[in-house]
Amino acid sequence: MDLTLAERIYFLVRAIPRGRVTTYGQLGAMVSLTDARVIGDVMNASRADVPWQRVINARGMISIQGATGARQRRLLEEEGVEFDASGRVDLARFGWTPDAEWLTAQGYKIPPPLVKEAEPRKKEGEQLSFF
DNA sequence: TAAATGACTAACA
DNA sequence: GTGTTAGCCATTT
Repeated sequence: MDLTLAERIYFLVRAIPRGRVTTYGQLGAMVSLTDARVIGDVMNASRADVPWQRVINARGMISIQGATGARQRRLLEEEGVEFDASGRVDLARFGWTPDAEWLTAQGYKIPPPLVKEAEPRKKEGEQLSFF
């Protein structure tokens, strides 16, 4: 087939705006993959015309070890993405998900929320404060 | 064909 | 907060 899995993933990655990031799991969900690791494989083989640096893991951290990981962080910082003291990106601020309508029109699936909503407190008496 | 490998993730301990 | 386990699947040996 001409439209390989990698091609479809590259298409999505190229759609990520400058200064924004998404996760392996997000991309995986969009192409109906249950294993985000495959996305990593594809990124590893990606070319220079793919903004692979905008793909990070679900914790907002860079998964790559060594020099390549350092390069990824530098590239992102040049785009305006901020890292905290522990080297994490706030996905609530920089995380990006394509427009749902656009996704379906392109034949992709709509992924679950990028940022997990606050888990309900286990204790009944505990209540979330609004401020 | 079978086994190993990974730029992952969620669930536990 | 950190470390370990199991599941996952395309690709490569």
